[in-house]
Amino acid sequence: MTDNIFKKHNLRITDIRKEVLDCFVQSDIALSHSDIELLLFKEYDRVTIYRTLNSFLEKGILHKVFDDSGVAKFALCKYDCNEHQHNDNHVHFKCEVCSKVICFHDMQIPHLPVLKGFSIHHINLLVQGVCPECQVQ
Amino acid sequence: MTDNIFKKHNLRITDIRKEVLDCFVQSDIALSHSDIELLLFKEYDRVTIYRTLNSFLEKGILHKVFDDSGVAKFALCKYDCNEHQHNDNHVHFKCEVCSKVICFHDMQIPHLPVLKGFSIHHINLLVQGVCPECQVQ
DNA sequence: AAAAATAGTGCAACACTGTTGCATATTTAA
DNA sequence: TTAAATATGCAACAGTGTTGCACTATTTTT
Ligand SMILES: [Zn+2]
Ligand SMILES: [Zn+2]
Ligand SMILES: [Zn+2]
Ligand SMILES: [Zn+2]
Repeated sequence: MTDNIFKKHNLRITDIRKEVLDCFVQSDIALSHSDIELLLFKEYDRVTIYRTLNSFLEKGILHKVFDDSGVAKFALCKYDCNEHQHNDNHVHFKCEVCSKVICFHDMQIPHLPVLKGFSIHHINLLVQGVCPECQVQ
Repeated sequence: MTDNIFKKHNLRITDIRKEVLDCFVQSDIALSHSDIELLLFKEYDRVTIYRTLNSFLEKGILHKVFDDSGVAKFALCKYDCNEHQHNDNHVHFKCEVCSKVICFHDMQIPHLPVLKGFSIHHINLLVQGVCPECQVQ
């Protein structure tokens, strides 16, 4: 039950939150606001969906993924993120055929040479290519 | 003179094109449409600026950089890109303080483990942190 | 159990990014 | 210098995302 997740993160349990979280739990790809809008059973105000996504983001339930489209997508945080810290330094993949974006939660981002004068806080790696389902045999 | 660049890429030499290209030549950071709008001397229609950026993109004069803001930024292509192929597989850095985005043209993107079933065409790597100018001493 | 405090939702409005269609203007080549 | 090709400006639009405010629902306090 997703209710525990809300309790853990100090969010009130509401219909839209349950529905939106279910979308992510049942999806293996990152979802945008408009994806969510299509997936929901009940109709909710656009703004409410945005606010739901933002509160999930803030609390560490979701993380944000940017692909080359400029539209924000979201995916579940796998490793205990919270409102103080996110730990989502994994690789993302975008299929150029079906446009699906997926998390490679377990693929480490390789080390980079140290940059003189720059401090590094976060690395974002997006791989673009063709996913197994879209491969031409 | 930037005119040769236009001739090389089969673009007519116009005022806006010269001005926009100058912005990039004189800038060491990636620029967005609205950055450009502020930098231009003459006033041009927003749409014309978009079209200028898109034609430069298409011809391989500029490449597109996406940071976590979702707004497209552009930067000069360094290694002879053209309308058939871009070769801009380098690392980008975004400073979390000043928000400037810069190209690390010569930093190679490290190799990733091969992914079963996925084919990789392009890798996009954005490093976020603090640039030398924004470091607190 | 009722009242007060807190948090969430819906609506209207807005700002910004980016695109398209079409008429007009400018370049370039003949 | 004219015709063809290309570029620009304007109007309109679609999509993404935010804010303010009134209203509603949920918790907490009394
Ligand atoms: Zn996270
Ligand atoms: Zn992810
Ligand atoms: Zn390029
Ligand atoms: Zn670059």
